[in-house]
Amino acid sequence: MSGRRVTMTDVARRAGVSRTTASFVLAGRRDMRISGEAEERVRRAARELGYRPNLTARGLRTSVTRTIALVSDIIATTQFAGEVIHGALDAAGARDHVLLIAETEGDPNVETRLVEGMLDRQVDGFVYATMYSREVRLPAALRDARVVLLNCYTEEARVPCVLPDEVNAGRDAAAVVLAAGHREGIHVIGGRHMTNGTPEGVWAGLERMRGIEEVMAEADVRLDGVVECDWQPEDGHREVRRLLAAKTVPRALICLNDRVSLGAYQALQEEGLRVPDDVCVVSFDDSDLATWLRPGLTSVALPHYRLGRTAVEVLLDGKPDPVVHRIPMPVMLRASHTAATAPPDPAVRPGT
Amino acid sequence: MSGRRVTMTDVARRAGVSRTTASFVLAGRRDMRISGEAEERVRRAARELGYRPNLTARGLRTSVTRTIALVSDIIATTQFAGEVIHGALDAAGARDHVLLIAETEGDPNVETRLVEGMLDRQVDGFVYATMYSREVRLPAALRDARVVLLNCYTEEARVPCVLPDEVNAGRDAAAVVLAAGHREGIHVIGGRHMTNGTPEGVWAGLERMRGIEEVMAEADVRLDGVVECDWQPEDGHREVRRLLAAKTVPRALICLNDRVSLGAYQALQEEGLRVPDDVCVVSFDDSDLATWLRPGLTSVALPHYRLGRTAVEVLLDGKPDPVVHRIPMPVMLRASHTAATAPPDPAVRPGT
DNA sequence: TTGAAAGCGCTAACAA
DNA sequence: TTGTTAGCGCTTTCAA
Repeated sequence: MSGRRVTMTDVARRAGVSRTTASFVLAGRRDMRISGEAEERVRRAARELGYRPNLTARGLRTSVTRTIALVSDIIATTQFAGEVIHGALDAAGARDHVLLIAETEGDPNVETRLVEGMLDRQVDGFVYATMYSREVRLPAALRDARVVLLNCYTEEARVPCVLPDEVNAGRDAAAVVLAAGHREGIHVIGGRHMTNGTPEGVWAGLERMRGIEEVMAEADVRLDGVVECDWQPEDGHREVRRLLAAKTVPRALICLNDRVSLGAYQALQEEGLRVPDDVCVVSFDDSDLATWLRPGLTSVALPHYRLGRTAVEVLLDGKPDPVVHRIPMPVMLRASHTAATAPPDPAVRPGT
Repeated sequence: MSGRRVTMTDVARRAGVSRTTASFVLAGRRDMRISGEAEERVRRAARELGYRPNLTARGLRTSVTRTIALVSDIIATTQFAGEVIHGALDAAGARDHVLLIAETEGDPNVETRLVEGMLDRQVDGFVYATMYSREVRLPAALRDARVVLLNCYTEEARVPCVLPDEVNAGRDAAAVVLAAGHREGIHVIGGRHMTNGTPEGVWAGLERMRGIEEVMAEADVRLDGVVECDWQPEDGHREVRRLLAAKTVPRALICLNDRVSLGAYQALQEEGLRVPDDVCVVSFDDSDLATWLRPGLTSVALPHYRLGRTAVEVLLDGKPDPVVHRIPMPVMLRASHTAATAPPDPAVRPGT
């Protein structure tokens, strides 16, 4: 029906000029001087014909495809994915680029296969992302490619990376608890995630805890306990129950993510304890859960959207300036930390 | 460093044959008979040089790129995205294709721009997806393209679509309630989602309710009430509170999604009612929430992964047979519906 | 100011 | 059985 696409040759013919001339005006190059009249004819012809350049052909010629790849280990499960992709898409779209997605499932063979597939398609660059912040080894196939690391980092090479600012997130969470007036009975649930699977802890946990402990030390406040456990609802539930069973009634709980907080809510509720009147709860991630819980959960947000967007910006705008970009994690104040109207004491965190 | 990619010319030269011969053996074409010896030389050369075909060049020549596009209205927010993309990725990868993602945000202009961008890159086909099941108008730019609809449908053209089997989901949910022994005090929360924003209801609501009502009628059981409201936690909470305030203590709640169920749990808990002992709860979607709630929530799953995978399979394998593919929604039995061990009475739904 | 022509890496019709 | 050749649609050098 609509038949074959109109090519530049069609446009040139209709405008009565050579393909060269058409190419120059359509590319908007002003260096080779073309008569205003010819230019106008070409533009009109292109418009009338509905001409659109074939980017495959252009890519073959120039080896730029205006296509970038987002390869990540696991994309599914968590809501991480959605907003990261959203941010990446927005940044790519704003620069007239398009985004290829791939998921390696943590398998190096799959990874190699996928990366080579993208290379075969001449992508202009890669965002290499992980679901959970951690150190990575860059796959060999990516050695000579433009790459930005998202939510991970590497020591092997000087490749730019984009990470959430977890230390300050920890500082802010602690500051919220202090600003709510607590100086004792403060417990941390989740800790560094030092469990069987991750005996050294996970990066987010280590960083958040560092921030928390810094602020506590500065305020001369002692944590009453740090429970190391997995970060699922059942873990939060179990550990808080255990706390309560030991007659240790906490005044404030810093939970290392919203799922842990959910478990904590459940355990507190079972004992007839009320948030925030009896126990103050502060959390991390600011997932949907934080708004769904009753009362609303105060949580330091993982800035998924900005992470995705920034990674693509760094990739495409290519400012090599800072090698690691730390994206601030905004604290979302809701009702679970008591002093809902009081912002965290700015004096506690002078660094911002 | 590694310099330019090795091309087929390099391979041919090293194997001492023409580019044609190299092309034929590398493409695995056996119709033009090539000596086993030449073939072997070409293969060796390709292997030794680490040859990989440039898919951009091939695409220009053959106009097949082994690249498909997933364009959807909103990708972020819900966990829908993650699993759908995951399924699509798996199916595409298994067929050695790669996936381009785009998000229109419901804006037709954005949509046109994005679709044309993909067309300019010569994608082989489109999966056109929506976050919530509904009817759509296919954008004009997609008229001449290979398209599969995902989670939506259109009356205008005979384009294949992939949809969750919501009617049977409704049937199964109702069957679970009946199998748990309830014949009265059954309330539905959420209904057809007939609210200000969507006065006619939403597709999922209409279909689920049809299934529910069919089964109830067949069993000669009367629903005690259907509450029409939005499907957020606060709505479930408010409506169940209202129910309880009216001294209508329900025996069973069918909530139209897991978020509504969360709100219901909260309201029941506030009144000291226990799930499932006092009230049986059955839900839809089977999101993470369903596993996180205590007790675990019995929920009819939206088969996100299979939806995504099937859409790509239909697109790539191109069986035109059924125009609409209904993907079954498995019921995930947990603790909230009481008779945890009893599967829904198969006699109730003979159609499977 | 414009056009001819080469070539990006690949496929495929045709000739040898 | 293999090689020559002509493109796919575009950019860009060079000559006119």
